Amino acid sequence: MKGLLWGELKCFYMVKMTRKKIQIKKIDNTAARQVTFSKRRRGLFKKAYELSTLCDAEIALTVFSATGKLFEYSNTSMGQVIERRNLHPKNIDTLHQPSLEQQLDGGVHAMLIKEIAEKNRELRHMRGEDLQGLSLEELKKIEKLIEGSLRRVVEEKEEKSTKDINALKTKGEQLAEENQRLKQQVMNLSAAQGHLLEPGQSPDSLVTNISSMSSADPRQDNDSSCAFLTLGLPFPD
Amino acid sequence: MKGLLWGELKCFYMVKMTRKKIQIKKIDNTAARQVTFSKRRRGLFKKAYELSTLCDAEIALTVFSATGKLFEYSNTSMGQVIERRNLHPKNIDTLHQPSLEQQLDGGVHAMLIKEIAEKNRELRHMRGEDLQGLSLEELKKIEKLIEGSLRRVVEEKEEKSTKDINALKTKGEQLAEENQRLKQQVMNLSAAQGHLLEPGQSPDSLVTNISSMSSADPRQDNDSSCAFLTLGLPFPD
DNA sequence: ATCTATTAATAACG
DNA sequence: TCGTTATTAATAGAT
Repeated sequence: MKGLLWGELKCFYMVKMTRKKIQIKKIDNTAARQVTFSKRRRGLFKKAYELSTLCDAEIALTVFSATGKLFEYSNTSMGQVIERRNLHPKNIDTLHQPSLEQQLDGGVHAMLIKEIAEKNRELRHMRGEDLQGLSLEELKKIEKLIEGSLRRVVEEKEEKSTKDINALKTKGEQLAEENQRLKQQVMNLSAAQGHLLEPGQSPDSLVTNISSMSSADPRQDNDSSCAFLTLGLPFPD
Repeated sequence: MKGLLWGELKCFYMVKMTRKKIQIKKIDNTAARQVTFSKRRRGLFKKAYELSTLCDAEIALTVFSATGKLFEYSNTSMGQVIERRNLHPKNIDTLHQPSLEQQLDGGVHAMLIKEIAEKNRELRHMRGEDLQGLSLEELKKIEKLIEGSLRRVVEEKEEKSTKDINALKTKGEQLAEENQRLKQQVMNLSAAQGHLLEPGQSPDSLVTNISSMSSADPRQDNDSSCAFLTLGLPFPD
């Protein structure tokens, strides 16, 4: 008898019919499938993180969405886990042998070349080229894609523009301040040494080169934007 | 009002205090850690399976226990997923280590891979992705490019749309004309043979099947099938 | 995105 | 490892 606390007694009443159990089968509805993918992917990554933390395991998890987007998680390093996996007795023959075969066949080359061709085709479409053979539906799809691109680029541009302007303003203010200070110094020194400024020469020209040293540019973080980095891991309780 | 069914009302009563929430921290007790590892590993693999099945995703999951035991899951093939992962933009420039492959035919490989990386970069920009590091000028340039793309695609779309519609109209007119001619033929034949139409029966019902036999249209391209479907007309044989 | 009823996972124990 | 069950966590369906 460890102790007691308040638990629950279940009774029945009428409620709206909503959520229910699902079959583990490919989801037909595309939108629903994408929503589920997002939700479950997060769940899976969280579980992976928890397992690695709780049990001190080394985990590598790679997920390609149906649309080809890559998401990955590893508590250590992807490359490290893959390396370790390749060295494992279980895989040392299975994985390396196909790799050798592929080299001899030129299989890898073929794959790379195919990939390049594919990228080129996609790129031409995104540039609005080679559209002749496409159906109306395909054209509409591409239009939507490009509209999305344009929206994102414009958004980013506006943001960057604001940031640049603000940075320049800040810098300008700093320079103005410093100029004031330096002018004061020059005046003080001139006065102390009994020197007079030449007619037509302002103190500004004396400090112009010095002031440009005080650049305080906040270096931007060059985020590699790996999917798993943006998931908000680790998960605090 | 979607529907109603019996749900649960939660009330309270006294129960033994047992199970509780845990912190995500390395489990100290070795035995407990191993038990948890087993259970959660199963759970994780199940989740991975469900995600891959429900959402048509390609997944590779590699787990090393603290004791060095290897467990893995992939809905396709481990090697395939790793290969695909290495070709991905996020990893192609960073992780591809000079392994056996590159030593044998390094030059060509490296070139192809570099080319793919370049294409990917361009493609991402055209999709409005990975814009973080770009300058304002670069962003403006990309915006102009995409605007051009969009203009061309919309142009092509409008053109195609007009063409499709005209083709359908023409088709429809031809069919209507032919129907008229055939109706006339039927009436003539009926009159010549002394037959009378039943009351309430229009000539159309008599010619519906016949009309499809005499379609003498040599230009049976892909567009024409479209026309029949859309107009709800019978297919020519 | 946010909300919740329901289902699923699992911690603690035997 | 397997079974049980109270509890917590994940998530399907809806908004």
